[in-house]
Amino acid sequence: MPKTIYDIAQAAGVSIATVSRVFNNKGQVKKSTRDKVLTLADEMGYHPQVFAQGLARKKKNSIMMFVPIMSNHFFMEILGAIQDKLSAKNFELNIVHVMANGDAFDQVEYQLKRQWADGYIFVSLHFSNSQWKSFERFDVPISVIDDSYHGFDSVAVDNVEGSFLATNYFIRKGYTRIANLTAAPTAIPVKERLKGYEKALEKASIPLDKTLIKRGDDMSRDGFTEKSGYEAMKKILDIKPLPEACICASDIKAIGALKAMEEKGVSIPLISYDNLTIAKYVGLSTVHQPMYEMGTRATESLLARIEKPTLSPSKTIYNPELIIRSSSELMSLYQPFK
Amino acid sequence: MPKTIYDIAQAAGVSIATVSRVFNNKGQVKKSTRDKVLTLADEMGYHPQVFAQGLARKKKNSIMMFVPIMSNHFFMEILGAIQDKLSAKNFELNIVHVMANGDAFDQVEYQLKRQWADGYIFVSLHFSNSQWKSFERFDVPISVIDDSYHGFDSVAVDNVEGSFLATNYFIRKGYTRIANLTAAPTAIPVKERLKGYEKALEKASIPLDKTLIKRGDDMSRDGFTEKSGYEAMKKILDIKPLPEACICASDIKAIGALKAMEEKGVSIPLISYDNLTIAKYVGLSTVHQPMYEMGTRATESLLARIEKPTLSPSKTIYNPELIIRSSSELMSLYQPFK
DNA sequence: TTTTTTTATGTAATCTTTTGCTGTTTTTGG
DNA sequence: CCAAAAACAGCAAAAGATTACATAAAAAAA
Repeated sequence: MPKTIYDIAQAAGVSIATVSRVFNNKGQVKKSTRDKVLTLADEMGYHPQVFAQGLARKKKNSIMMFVPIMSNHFFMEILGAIQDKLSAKNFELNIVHVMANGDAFDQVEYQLKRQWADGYIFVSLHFSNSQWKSFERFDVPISVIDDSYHGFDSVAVDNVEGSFLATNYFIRKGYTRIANLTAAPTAIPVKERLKGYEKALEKASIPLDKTLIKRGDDMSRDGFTEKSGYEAMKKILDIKPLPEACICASDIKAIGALKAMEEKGVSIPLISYDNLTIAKYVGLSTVHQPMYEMGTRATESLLARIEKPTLSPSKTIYNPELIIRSSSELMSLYQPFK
Repeated sequence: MPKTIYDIAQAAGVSIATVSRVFNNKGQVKKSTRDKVLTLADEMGYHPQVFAQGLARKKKNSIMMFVPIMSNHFFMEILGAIQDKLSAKNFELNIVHVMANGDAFDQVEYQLKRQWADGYIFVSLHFSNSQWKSFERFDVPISVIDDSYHGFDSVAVDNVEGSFLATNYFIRKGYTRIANLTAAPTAIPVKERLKGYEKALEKASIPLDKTLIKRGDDMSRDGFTEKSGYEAMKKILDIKPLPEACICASDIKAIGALKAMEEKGVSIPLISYDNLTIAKYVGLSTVHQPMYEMGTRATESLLARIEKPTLSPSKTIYNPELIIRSSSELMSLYQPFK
């Protein structure tokens, strides 16, 4: 039998308005009354119900986050950042796992309609321009991470640049035959990373050799799997003569790729992407994305917009950072912890 | 200007009761009326508001999860499991990060008072018996993971057994001087794992040598850090003669321990605990806990109790599994992917 | 002491839905 | 064709808060 504001009001011999004022620190309440209400509430275990408050105030103090994948480190970092910011501001976080089956658009739209939250964060969700546009009609604060749309606040990392950095690192070492172990060509980050690779080659006047670009057959998770990395690297190792170096679309794929190299007893310098925790332990040279910062920034702009909805949308682009460990160096395998 | 049930009712020329019935598939509504309402609602972008529904129905279709640490794999797996089960049943998930600063008890109690959810899942949160008991007064469905209390449904893994398995593995190899790299002695899982170690020694009639039990100085996160693993292993390597083998309280700590061994150029067989993703890549022998299953089970029993609050509390204990990779074998370091 | 101002509290409308009850239609069966 | 049953839809009372407005009491100013 949960207590309501009426129970407390009755017990304290005051009206519900007074009880409400006490809990909201609003208006004037005599100290003695206030104390009585608070004591009673504590004894009876009362606190205003969120759902009733949400309805009456038209404000829920809750934000909702959409993510397509929960089991990766990229998401974890962002989640941590969002949580940290949110709990400092006394907001609750609702996580919705957008399932691969079923239309992502529909799932998101459904939640927006229901008005669960005061604001929404989209993580790694990619929509067409017209789809993004249609979210505008809900007229609700939205921040997007890892994609962008001019109508909403967005935070992303420059994928072209990241891949450019990696490729360029090899070019400066004098390599010209640089393989590219890539993923699903339909995925936006994949396209961008491919572009960075091409750009670096072009800048160095190295002709693009499409036979050096390989992907695995496993296309689950847009090809971001260990298995597909393994498959792709096998194809790369069949190229004759062997490429001098290789850039790779993700750390996870790189793990598979390393395995393939080990099996063949060959090793070519490799740089991957993401800088997951594993990367450090395996000694993977990789492109780091400031995920925690991205999460923080996205949450900040969301909260700011909740306060002041007229702010004009901001677009933040972070620069990736190349982290050199052992995997990019010659004969470097099997030296973890460097 | 979000639409309400009144707008739709007016537009369709019916009462709000009818609109409500349409959306709830409850009571009788003529097909033509139903279609009209649905079409109009779709056009006008209407859907019942969760907060108003929650209030009217006294049911929120939402569960809340409390976690002390978000950035580890243990949590991730469980989160994934909970999400999968929940979205199948159309429940929303709310995650509350219980902060280390401030009293965990207070933070949880606060949320329970506010009645955010229909049910609550506690992950890796340890309370005294009287504290657990005091949660009972909210009379709300609760499932606890990684701890247990007789009043609530609980799912845990047998920590004593896990540590016993690991220790026993070494004993059967003929080792008698087995070191124990442990963590904060106040933490419950740590105590239990210590007990399993002692139990295995006792069973084999090996006298307990307390000088073989070491912990690091870094006690953040209850000592479950790479740093504290590194520190503790340094102490172990100072023991003369060197222990023959070592069991370790977590994979994370083991990573630090491996580093310490590498620095000294020594290697003793090691088994750790958790089976995080990294374990596989680094070749760590470790004790696996079926986290996904635990998450699933906890969610199932929670949902069952929401349906039928009178069910008597269940306590599920999973058995851990020893996974042997290379780190437990002699001269085994630096052979990843095995 | 009277008037004015400030403080303290209550009344009642509001937020958006759900749902029990009631009354009217429509359908069914004899 | 009529009575009984079933289908359909509306009214109004919840659900548990917040808050604008009004008013009574207390404090300050005159």
